[in-house]
Amino acid sequence: MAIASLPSKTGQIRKENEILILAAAEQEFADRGFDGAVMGRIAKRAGLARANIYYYFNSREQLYWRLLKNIVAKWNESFPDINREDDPANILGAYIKAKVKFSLQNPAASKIFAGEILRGAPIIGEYLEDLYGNWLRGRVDVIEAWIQAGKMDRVDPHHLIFMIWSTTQHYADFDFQVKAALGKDKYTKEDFHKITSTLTHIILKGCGIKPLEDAAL
Amino acid sequence: MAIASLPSKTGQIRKENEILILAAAEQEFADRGFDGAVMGRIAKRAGLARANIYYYFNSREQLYWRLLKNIVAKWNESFPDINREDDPANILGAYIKAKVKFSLQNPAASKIFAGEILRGAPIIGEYLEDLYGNWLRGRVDVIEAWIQAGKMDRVDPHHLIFMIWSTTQHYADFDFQVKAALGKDKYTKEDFHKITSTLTHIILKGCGIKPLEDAAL
DNA sequence: GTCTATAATCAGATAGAC
DNA sequence: GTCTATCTGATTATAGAC
Repeated sequence: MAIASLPSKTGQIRKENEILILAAAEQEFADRGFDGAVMGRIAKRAGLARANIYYYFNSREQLYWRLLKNIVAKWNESFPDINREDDPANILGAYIKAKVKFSLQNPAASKIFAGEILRGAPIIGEYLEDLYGNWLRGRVDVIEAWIQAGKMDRVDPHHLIFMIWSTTQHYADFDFQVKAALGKDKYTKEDFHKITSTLTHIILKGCGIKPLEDAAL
Repeated sequence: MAIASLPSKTGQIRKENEILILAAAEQEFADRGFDGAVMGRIAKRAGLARANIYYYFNSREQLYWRLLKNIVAKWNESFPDINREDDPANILGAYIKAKVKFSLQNPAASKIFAGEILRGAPIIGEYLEDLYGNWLRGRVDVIEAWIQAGKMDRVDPHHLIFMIWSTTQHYADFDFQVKAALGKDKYTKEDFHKITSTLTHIILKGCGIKPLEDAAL
């Protein structure tokens, strides 16, 4: 093998193997949950020896924790900030679309997060409360301002947000059930559009928000 | 101890202990998932010796399976049949209300089911496909008939049903997150009404269904 | 029906040679 | 950086006395 093809920078192997391991772990934790996931399968999926995983991560829990933080970070960067001058149809439509897209493109991430919350967030609990407290308060305030300004019906902002979360994440977390019901084994581009348009129609109209022209979608 | 106070009928002890064990197991499986649940804690919660659990159930998996079947049965009996002559507002409103009620009253059951689906339904898979196939087809047909009759907007029936499932079950499955966001440690009667009325408002209006008078709710 | 061993297995984590 | 061998602890399930 030519020297030129070898990783040249220090820590290159480390970086590459961490990525392999994280990808393998993401699948394993999504498929089995924290308690069902075993290091042996993670190693196998990553193509490394089991003991070697411990050269990169101190423990199974540390590996899980790293994944959870990555997921939350990825989530945050996917969903931009909003403010009260923005148009509700615009903002909520874009948010629904981004969430559906995230679910269909990152089902494993969504499942890991769902499993963690389902068990009462034993690992990520505090971290989340700090992080989401502000985020949520900001959005609730904007929605309340929209209501005050007569831009939409008087619906409880928290429950509206929960509705968007639950309906969009459902397509990742419960994809087994959804796919069984639809009689398909994976989502298509058409499914994405159908899901997005149905959710957007019902939620926006249900909140008394006038939709934008089709061009804006 | 007086003889009269002892269980008189054969199998009485068995019946009582099975109930104790199932209740304990329901909590344990809801809190920890199938892989995280351990027989030791189930026994402790039930107030029995660990080995004694095996006198009543052959294995952890059998116990889990019994619970899942109970949950599905309970679910079915909670939600009555519908047909195309019925009024959409009436039927969907009642269904949403019943689902929210079920979630708030039986969070453990909902969580066990959610955990099973999240993992790809490894245990209950086939059983479900048989059971839900017909159920779902029936509802989809009715909703399509309502659309044909001009009683509601042309929204995809499958996605409408998923929306009702996801939004209502969210309050059980992700109660940790919801309660943290709302700043409370349990749901009140007021929460129940707020949730039900918000979901009903958005979903019915979003589908272009005229609500009934308040008296009917 | 209950409960104290105990067998058998499995998986996390580490030691230490290469 | 990699990998074999090993230690340790936990847990399922059973045997068999009471």
